[in-house]
Amino acid sequence: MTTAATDPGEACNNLALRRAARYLGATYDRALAPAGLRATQFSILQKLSAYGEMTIGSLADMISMDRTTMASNLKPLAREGLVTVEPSAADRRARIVALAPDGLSRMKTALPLWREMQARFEERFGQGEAARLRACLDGVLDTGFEPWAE
Amino acid sequence: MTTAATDPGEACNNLALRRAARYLGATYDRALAPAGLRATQFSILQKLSAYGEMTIGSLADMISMDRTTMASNLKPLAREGLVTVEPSAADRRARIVALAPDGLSRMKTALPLWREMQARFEERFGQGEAARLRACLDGVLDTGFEPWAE
DNA sequence: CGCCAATAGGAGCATATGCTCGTATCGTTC
DNA sequence: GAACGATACGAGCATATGCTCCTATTGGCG
Repeated sequence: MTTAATDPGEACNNLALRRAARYLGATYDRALAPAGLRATQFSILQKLSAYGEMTIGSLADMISMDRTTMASNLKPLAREGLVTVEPSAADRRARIVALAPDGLSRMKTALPLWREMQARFEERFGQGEAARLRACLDGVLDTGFEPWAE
Repeated sequence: MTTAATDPGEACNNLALRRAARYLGATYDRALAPAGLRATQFSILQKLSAYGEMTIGSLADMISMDRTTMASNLKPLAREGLVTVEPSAADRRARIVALAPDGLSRMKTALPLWREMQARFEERFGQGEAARLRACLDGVLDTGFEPWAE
């Protein structure tokens, strides 16, 4: 036998989360691949579509991503003409991210793929279970550790 | 008001998972920083400590990580002398990863930090809730999508 | 024995993630 | 209006993640 029964690392909350995130991330990536989008890219376009243009920082906060990470994630999208990143007229420090026409149509192409992936996941995992899991995960963000502070 | 109430993206299982993983990952990283380890690096050393030496692929499977990702994650650890990566005598295709003495002591340094982080998380999130969350996340891995297959 | 599918991995690429440090700007305060 | 702290970023760095294509090796099969 292995020493699995005595492995305390099995109880690591972070490892459990990362494993599941890698797994589901790859699954969603694959589901969205026909539209030429990664799951994260879809999230970005979807948020821009739902909330309209905003600064890089606001967009980053919206999906709990670091500002600098969002900035580099926007580069491939801007290169493909799916989003525009323009200096703000009102505040010249800020750069405003907006969904370009191609980005909107790309998002609309990906939307049914996303919906089908959601449905497939919830079919296997349980619709109520999935909703509870999402609520639970949102609760993790409210534990108040604020790892980004100082 | 925003259009938040009509944002279907709020129900994205993958986004919920990634957000929480980024958040908790940063929190665990910070907790382990005094030991000079990232959370993922700690997981690797911990698994090697619990299960002994193994191939790169086996180690990758153990934490649901891609083989090539594990290979590159091992490089900084090998550079610091925390692990050794040596060709297998039995199978010259395989490379065996083993915990070096420095790696064991580093892991033992990080262990109380990890335990304290676990305790702090479970204090705020709820011990039973955390256990249920981990079980739920393990369940995600059993949905059978196998995103790595062709 | 020779061939071949399967296995284990490396190289190179692209994106993802987030840090530190530095820059530009803004708003307030004296 | 000059100084200063806060805000919004960018650049450069390092690690994380995983893909495709490639090589080396193994084990089985005719």
